[in-house]
Amino acid sequence: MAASKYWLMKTEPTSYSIQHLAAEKKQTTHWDGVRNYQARNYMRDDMKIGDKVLVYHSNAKPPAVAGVATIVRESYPDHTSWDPDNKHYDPKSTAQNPRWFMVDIKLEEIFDEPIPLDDLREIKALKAMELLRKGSRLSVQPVRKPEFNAVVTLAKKR
DNA sequence: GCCAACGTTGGC
DNA sequence: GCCAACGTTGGC
Repeated sequence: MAASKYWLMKTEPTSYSIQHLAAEKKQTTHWDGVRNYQARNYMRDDMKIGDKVLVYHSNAKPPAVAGVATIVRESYPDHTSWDPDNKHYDPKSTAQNPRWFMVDIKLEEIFDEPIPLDDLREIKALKAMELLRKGSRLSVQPVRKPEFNAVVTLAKKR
């Protein structure tokens, strides 16, 4: 995948929402817990400081894009992966040989109203968006620039 | 709670 | 390397 400047990252708001991010010191957090190789590779290999991220609330009512964040630290090992007490513990990952990586993101804006998945489906410019593909489960995915712009524009209209 | 659509694991 | 069984994601 060529260098993308735009991404979408999913989170379940019951465990970590964009409001949690807003409440963080410096409105920054490390995006730990990703345990999918493709998603990891995007974070580890392609995310650069300054890239923009759509923050998506999955398993929400309704599922929706909640706002925008930006990458403030490029990939480094996800230390939760070698913590046996962590929910996302992976015995095959160690500090010496980490298998999972994460980035730091900083809140840029919370949309006045989240943009529901159903609304996104009606936008022509988003027809090919990964998020809208049937069976799409990837929790970290690249977004094309026109797609990113279409989502942000839609948020402004409300 | 259901279940389709994945991704991962492990026996062979 | 195949593929069945299992686990997970996430919309509905």
